[in-house]
Amino acid sequence: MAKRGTKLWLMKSEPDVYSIDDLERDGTEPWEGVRNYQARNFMREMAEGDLVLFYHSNAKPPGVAGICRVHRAAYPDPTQFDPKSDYYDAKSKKDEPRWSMVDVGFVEKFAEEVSLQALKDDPALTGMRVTQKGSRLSVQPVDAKHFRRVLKIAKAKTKLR
DNA sequence: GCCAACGTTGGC
DNA sequence: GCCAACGTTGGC
Repeated sequence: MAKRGTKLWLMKSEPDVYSIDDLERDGTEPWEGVRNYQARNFMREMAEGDLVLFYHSNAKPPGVAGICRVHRAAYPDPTQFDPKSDYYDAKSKKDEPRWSMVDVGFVEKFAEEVSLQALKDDPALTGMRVTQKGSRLSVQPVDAKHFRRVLKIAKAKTKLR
């Protein structure tokens, strides 16, 4: 799976806005519009090749839909300078951009989503950020043991089909 | 639609 | 620097 030293992440997207199917169709996608400092800082730690759990938030049910990969490390999000964009930030300076983004590439769509409930029900995933109440962070690091476990759940479900 | 759990803004 | 008001996220 992951190469030694590769960091592991989870990124949330509302499937009504951008889903794993959209990413499969597009191949790669700039992850624009993150306007939270903590999430931005995590994106700045990402390196090309890092693996990411693609999480569907505000979905019925919410859960991990598949895997993607960091295709390009952090660079300035151009939408912050575009007055017509929803993500425009008048306070951001061109010579010192406030917001960053990464490009992600499609890796895999799970045959069946691993629901948030399934994550919460698994004792091996205790402590995984996304399972904690009130966790709103849209970009977050994932422990290797948790990442492997989510993949294992996804594969087990595939076998049962 | 409700609301808990934040994060941000701005008055003081 | 404090904190009230407000806005957003996201599960339920």
